[in-house]
Amino acid sequence: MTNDEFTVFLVDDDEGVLKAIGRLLQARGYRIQPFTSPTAFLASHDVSIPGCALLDLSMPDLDGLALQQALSACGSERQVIFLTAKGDIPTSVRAMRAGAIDFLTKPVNDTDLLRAVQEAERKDGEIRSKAASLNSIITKLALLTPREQEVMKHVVAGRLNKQIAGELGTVEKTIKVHRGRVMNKLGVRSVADLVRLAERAGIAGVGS
Amino acid sequence: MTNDEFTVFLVDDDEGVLKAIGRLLQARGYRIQPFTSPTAFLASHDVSIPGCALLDLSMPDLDGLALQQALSACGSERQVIFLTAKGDIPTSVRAMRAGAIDFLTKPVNDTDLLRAVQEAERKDGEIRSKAASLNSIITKLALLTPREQEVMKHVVAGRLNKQIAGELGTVEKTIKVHRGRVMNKLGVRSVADLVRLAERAGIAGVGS
DNA sequence: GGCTCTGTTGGCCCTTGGGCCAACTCGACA
DNA sequence: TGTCGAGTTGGCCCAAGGGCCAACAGAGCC
Repeated sequence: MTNDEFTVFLVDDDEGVLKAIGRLLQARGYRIQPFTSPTAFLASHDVSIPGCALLDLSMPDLDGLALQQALSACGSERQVIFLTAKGDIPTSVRAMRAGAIDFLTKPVNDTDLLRAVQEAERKDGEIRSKAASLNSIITKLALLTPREQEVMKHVVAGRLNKQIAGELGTVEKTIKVHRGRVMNKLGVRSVADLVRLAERAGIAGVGS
Repeated sequence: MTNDEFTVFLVDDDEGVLKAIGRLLQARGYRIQPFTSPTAFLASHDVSIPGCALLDLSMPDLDGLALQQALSACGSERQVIFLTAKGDIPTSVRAMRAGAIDFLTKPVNDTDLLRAVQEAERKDGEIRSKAASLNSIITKLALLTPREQEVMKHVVAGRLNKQIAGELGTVEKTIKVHRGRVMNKLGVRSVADLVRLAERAGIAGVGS
C-alpha cells in the first residue's frame, strides 16, 4: 500500500449504483470499498485508512445523516460526500453544516462527483498531515518524565528557575537539570522553540 | 448604541416580506435595516456594525449568492442567512460551502429563522472578539520602532543577542537595549509571553 | 538654533541560564 | 542483593540577560 492511495468507501443499498460509481472511481485510480449496509460499513470502519465516504442518503437501518453523525461521534474525521435521489434543501443544509464535502443528487454528473472526491482527498490529506505533526510532538512529550513535564509547563509559562523551584518545593539547581533534560529530549535549543512546540501541542503552561 | 445590539440587514425585493420578517425580529429585540435592493445594501454596508444579513436568493441586479461573494470579496465577514422561495439543492450547497449560516425556504418557520439569527449572532460575536484581541496586539506592535520590530522577530526566533547583533550589523549592547524596550512597550515580562504574543499576531520570526 | 525621537554605544554590576562532574536516595525489577 | 531509572543536590565556572547612568549622532520639527 503506497502512501498516495486514497480509498472511497461507497455505501449504498443499491448494488447497481455501487458498481457504476465503483467503476468510475477505479478508472480514476481510486481504491474502492463498497458496502450495501451502513452498519456493516460502520462496524468495519478503519479511520487510519486515507479516504472518504460516499454515502447514499436513504438507507435501511441507518440513514446517511445518522451515519455521518455516528462517524464523528466515534471520533472519526472521515470526510463525507452525500449522494441521493430524494433529498431536500433542509437535509442538504444539515449535512453541509455537519461538515459534509458535498451533497450530490442522482443521477450524478461525473464531473461533480470527481470534484467532490478530489476535494475530500485534499481535506483528508490536510487533516492527516496536521494529525501527524501533532502526533510527533505528543510522542516526544511522552519521553519526558512526569517531573520534567511539570518543569516544562512552568518554563513555558515564563517562570524563572528560582520561582519554579519554590513552587515545586525544590532548589534552583534541580530545576536547571530538569530544564536542560527537557530541552535535550525535545530537541529544541531555545525557550522560544519550546513555547511554540507547547502551543502546538495545546499545552497551556501553568496559571499565574 | 449599546454593545449588545445586533442588527439584521434584511435584503428582499418583496416589501411585504421585509415588513413581516422585520416585525418578527424587532419583537425579539433585534434592530432591523431593510433593503429592497441588493446594490443599495452593498453600497451602504458598514462592516463595523455587529449583525448579520438575511438575503433573499433571487433578486434583481445581484442574486443572493453573488451578494454573498461580493461581501466576502470586500473583506467583510458578515454572516449570511438565505431565505428563498425557489431554491434548489445545488444552490443551497454552494451557499453553505461559501459559509452561510443557514439556507431557509419560504414560507419560513419562525423558530428556524430565529435559531439561524441566534447562530449568526453567536458567530459574529466570536469573530468580533477574536478580531478585537488581534487588534489590540497589532496596536501594541505599532508602538515599536522599525528597529525594535526587527529585533523582536529575531528574539522570537530564539536568537541570542550576540547572534542578532551580528545579523543586524551592530553590537550586543545595542540589541539588549532594543530588546528591553520591546519587552516594556509590549508589557510582557518573559520571552515565553513575547513568543505567544507574536504567534497570535501571526509573526513568523526570522528564518534560520 | 534648540528640541525630540530613534538608534547607537560604553561601563558597571548583578542575576539567570546552563554545561560538566560527582554524589546520594528511593523504588522497581531481575 | 545488585542494578537501573528518576529525582535530587552540590560545586565550579562561564555565557547570556538585563538594569542604570551616560553619551553621541542624525533626522525632523517649531
